[in-house]
Amino acid sequence: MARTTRQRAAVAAVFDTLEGFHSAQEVHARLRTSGDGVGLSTVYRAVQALADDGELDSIRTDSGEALYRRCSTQHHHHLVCRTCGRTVEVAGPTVEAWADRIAGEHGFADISHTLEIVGTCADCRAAAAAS
Amino acid sequence: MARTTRQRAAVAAVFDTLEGFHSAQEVHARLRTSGDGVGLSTVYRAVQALADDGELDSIRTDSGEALYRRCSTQHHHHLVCRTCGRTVEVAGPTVEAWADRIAGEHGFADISHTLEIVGTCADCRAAAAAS
DNA sequence: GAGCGCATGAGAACCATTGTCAACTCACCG
DNA sequence: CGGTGAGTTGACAATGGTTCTCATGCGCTC
Repeated sequence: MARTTRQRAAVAAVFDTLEGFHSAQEVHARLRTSGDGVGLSTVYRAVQALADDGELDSIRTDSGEALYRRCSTQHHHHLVCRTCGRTVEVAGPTVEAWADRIAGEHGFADISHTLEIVGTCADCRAAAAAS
Repeated sequence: MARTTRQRAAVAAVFDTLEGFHSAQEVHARLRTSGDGVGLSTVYRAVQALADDGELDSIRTDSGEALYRRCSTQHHHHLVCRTCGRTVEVAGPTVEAWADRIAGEHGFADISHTLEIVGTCADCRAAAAAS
């Protein structure tokens, strides 16, 4: 199993050249545009296979879309403004350590986690106050 | 806007009697069973309106389903086994404090956050090792 | 009580994702 | 190097949660 085919390599290559999170749909569109035709089903399968192998991390958007990113990129979390959508990336060594500890206490291993903080940024609070 | 109708009250009532996270579909089924017929569209609208008003928190399942819960219930996070799906609820005062601090540093207020820890539980590791 | 609008709900539309299945292709064997 | 078979592919259909549409209904205000 896990044969190395042109399509699978193409999908993996996309994540090598791209930073951050990307959807399966986006990968598919990107491959189509770049001339490497890869079927949509295949992109989904490849992406899931990569995620199973631990080469990709996955999260879900608020709209229910699945996003993937190369695992090795340094870990960070998102601080999102609920009004204007502005996003700040924050590192959280405290949280990493806490998650590992909690997971260990419950007998869990091979931990990964996702954390999103949602709030209202200073600008939007000012704008709201002015109205 | 935000009129007080029977349907909206019914949806809100469901979350008063239920602990934890529940999907819109589940709320709809529950209302249907209990005799209060409320349209699916209306459940979605009510749930979103409640979320907008800050009365409900929402997260997404791995399968893309949206889950909601009453905000006031004590805050906790989920530790999920990626193999068998077993879920442990964990409290995280450390994380709460950290999130508040980080958000404050970036000028964000009215913070809420979601945190999911995914790993492999002891049982599933043992099962995997046996195979 | 009358009238204005927002709210409702049945069904259709939407869209990301998953399933299907015949054709294909890679890896290995001889 | 050609054959062989099992894993892969991809066009298309199906699924399922969510959103949209629009005619009808009901809460509110006057």
